[in-house]
Amino acid sequence: MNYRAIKGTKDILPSETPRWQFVEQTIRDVFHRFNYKEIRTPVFEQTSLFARSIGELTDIVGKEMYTFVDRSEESITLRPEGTASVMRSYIQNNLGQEQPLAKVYYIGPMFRQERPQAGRLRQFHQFGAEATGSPTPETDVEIIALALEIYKQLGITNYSLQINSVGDEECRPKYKEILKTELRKIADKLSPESQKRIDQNPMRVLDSKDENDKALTAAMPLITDYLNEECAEHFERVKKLLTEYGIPFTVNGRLVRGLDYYTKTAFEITSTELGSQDALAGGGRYDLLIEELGGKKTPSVGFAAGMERLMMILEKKGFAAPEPHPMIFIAVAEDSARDWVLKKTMELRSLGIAAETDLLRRSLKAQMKEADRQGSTYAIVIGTTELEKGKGLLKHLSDHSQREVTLADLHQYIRNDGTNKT
RNA sequence: GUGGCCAUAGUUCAGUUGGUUAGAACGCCAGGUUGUGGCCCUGGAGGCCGUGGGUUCAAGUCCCACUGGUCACCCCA
Repeated sequence: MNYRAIKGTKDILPSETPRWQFVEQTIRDVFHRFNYKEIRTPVFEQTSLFARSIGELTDIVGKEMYTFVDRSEESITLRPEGTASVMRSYIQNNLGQEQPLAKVYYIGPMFRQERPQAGRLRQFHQFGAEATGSPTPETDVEIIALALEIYKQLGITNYSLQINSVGDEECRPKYKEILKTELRKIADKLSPESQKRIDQNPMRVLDSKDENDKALTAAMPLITDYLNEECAEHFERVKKLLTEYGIPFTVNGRLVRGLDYYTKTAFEITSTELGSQDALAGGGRYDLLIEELGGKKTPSVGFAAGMERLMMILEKKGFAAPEPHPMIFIAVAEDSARDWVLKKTMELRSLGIAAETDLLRRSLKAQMKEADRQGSTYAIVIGTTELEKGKGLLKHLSDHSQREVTLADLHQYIRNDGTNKT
């Protein structure tokens, strides 16, 4: 039996982890700058948490969740997204009681059983933020700016921002009825998928990629034309602030997110650098979700972004992350010096110096080659001569220079000299 | 769930109209006067040619199925 990683899952190998770590660190730095604090929730929850928040009729809940019954007969689901868990935690831990506005972020694996393809895995990673407790449009814009700042910090510029307002519990139902009426008139001409959605989720029909559907619905009324005063004002303010911040965007009145909980602002960041799965991030406001989950009605905004898609772009750009390297490689010239070298290596490591030595009992030549391959800054060869004299030649591998050093003080010669970066 | 493409060393790929012991490059290992890396030279290890059937005197090569990968639909991050 040759074991393989489960379909749609991937190992992130040692050659790739430096890039992941660098990107994760950049993401955290930006979140911290915006004063968002990390929250870590379990990767699985009661199935109904997701069903209720994301929506029973969505594809995610309907056909993509990893759901199983555990040994105590409880239905468990591996989280397909982050917001539901965070909101559950917000309610459970009364985070709203500690401060009026809770700003949190998360980063971690999510699970959806879809057919894998470029930019889509079954276990993938998302980072995201939620600002809970604020109804203001300035909070929406902070969330959008936050997401964009991360891409900016990573040197990603080739993206576009689309925004929409999907209305609230007052104006959206009214609009939906109007839209349904219009759609029914041409129902028989629409694609089968769209026909199904007319009653369940008519707004999704307008977001269909089917060219024929697009043409047929081109003149349909848009939600943005039916917003009530509050939603319209909110939307105007969001657009005004984005403009003032110098953030380019386009309004897409057909943008509907695949999760049911959004109200008012919805947005999506896409990139042409990606394959057909071109969404880098998406999010919006969800003022009704917390109440829906049994908490006190609390307005909230957030976004989620895909790590793998971000990594795809960086890889394409030839982005190189700094990799850790040994500071010094201590080579063993003769077996008689081996124990001293091993002990010295450990000693240097305790002093905070990245030190490496030979564990394979290889030839000196092979050890030097290894030191070079590891990108070690220094190398020193230790044999009986060196141990007798208490001195050795410390070699700088990139400029070939050597200097005689006292072995007892080895750490002092390398501590503040050179660098362990590439 | 549906469809297209692909499947040969660790990796990227060659393998002629089916025809002897399946190749290259890179990587890996070992040497190049016995204590010093990168470049160069020499040598070496490493493939039931994804699996199972079939056609044929003969299959890596042709046919079928399966498995896996990949891309797209769908959906989304």
